Amino acid sequence: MAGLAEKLSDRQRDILNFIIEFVTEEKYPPTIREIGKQVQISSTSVVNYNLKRLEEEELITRRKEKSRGLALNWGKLLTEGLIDESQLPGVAIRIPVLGAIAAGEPIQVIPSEANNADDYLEVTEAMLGDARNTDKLYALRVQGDSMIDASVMDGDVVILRHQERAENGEMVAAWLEENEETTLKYWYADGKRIRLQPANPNYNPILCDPATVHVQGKVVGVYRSI
Amino acid sequence: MAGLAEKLSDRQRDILNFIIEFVTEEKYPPTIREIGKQVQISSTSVVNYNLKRLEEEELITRRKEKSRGLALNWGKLLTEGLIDESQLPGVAIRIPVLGAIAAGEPIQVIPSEANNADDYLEVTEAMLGDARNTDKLYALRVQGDSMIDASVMDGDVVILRHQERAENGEMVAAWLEENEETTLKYWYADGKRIRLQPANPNYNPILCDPATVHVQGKVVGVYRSI
DNA sequence: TCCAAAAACGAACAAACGTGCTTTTGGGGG
DNA sequence: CCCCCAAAAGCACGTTTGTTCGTTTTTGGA
Repeated sequence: MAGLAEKLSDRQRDILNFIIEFVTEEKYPPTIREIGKQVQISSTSVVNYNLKRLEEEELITRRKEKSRGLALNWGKLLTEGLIDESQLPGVAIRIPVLGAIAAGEPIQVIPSEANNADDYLEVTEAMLGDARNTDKLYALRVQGDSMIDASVMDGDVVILRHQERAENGEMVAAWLEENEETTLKYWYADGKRIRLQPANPNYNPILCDPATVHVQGKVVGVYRSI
Repeated sequence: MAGLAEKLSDRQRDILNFIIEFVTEEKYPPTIREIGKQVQISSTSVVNYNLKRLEEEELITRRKEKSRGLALNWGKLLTEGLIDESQLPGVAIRIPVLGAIAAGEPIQVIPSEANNADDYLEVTEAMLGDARNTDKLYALRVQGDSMIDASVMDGDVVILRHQERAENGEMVAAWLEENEETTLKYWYADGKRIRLQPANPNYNPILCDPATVHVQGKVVGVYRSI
């Protein structure tokens, strides 16, 4: 394999980049003339000529006599190193909204039984710093203002990754037996006690017995739709 | 609200379904004649007529005199129950992150010059209840804890739709001349004064002269990545 | 330097495509 | 019954857009 990137002329690379940009921006492919205008080619036939080359390299697909009848071959563009992952059209991840999270109630749902949820939150991979283990992700709608200390409001949706243990510094959703409430706090194991630190520094941390704190999951993100 | 689904004629529903199917399949929108052929409409003007209706309902967007210049408003299709989540394309929309929003500084960037942003926030159309005017969307990173009264923290990303006037009850990002700061508040025009109401009821509203308040945009969403 | 292939060019053509105009159809209300 | 009007239909016009062709320029190797 001769490295396709070097085989392309500057113009062909320009054309390719413009098509990529145009498609991600406008949601449909450009016309020959729109390409020509951007890449400083006065003649439509020259654009057509280079598109034919790109088609021979199977970087694009064309449909005869159809306006805007061209499509990018994202897979090959990626394997040939002509684009990187960040340029790929973002893929949506569907996170099941398993229920609500309220002050006075534990989270009752079991994430592993997340099959027949009727409510989903669609996010993108880019929104999750770490796109692994997406099958362990679930979301909960916040009810009430009891988590205002974490700047989480009534109606917010919290995205969680299911796990039962937490590392120091992770933000977790935890059920506190003593207070009989679910809370969102930063987790610190200070010696024999667990320190739960609110995100808002104006509030005081809670110290409690590890046996009475039940981690429901790690908080990955919070979304508020206005 | 009269339930938009009933307001549509059978033909309009057919057209809509075909566009959805076509876009999902071909990755670009159909032409008027391609629609007509499928929906058994001999006249292009009838298709055009119904497309105009669909545009009035803000279910689609059209670009004048551009071939295949139509786009679906997935967000509204979803909220109106015309499609379900499974039909949503796994495609993300990219919102340019134009800069930061901090207490002591006005927002300096002009959304219309949002071309060469190097930072993007990828979201899904489902996250925006109303996916119109996606080109007017932009995002800002929050610096500092000055907006804690709106439960917006340092590091949060605020998604905005550019507009210079606000309706009562809308949450806006506004520059206050008197205080020399940008703030996120609910907008109420009470007589001759503007009342800016914090989202957190524990804080007090601000009353100010309309001439000294500059709306930067309507807040559409807030995302916090942990 | 010369030559042939590749690339670029300009113009013209034809198909595709959006738009506007006029006419017809089909109820619903006065 | 007539009138009104949304909806549909057919058609034609002008623009957009893809294609083709003859020619010129550039490129690279003999």
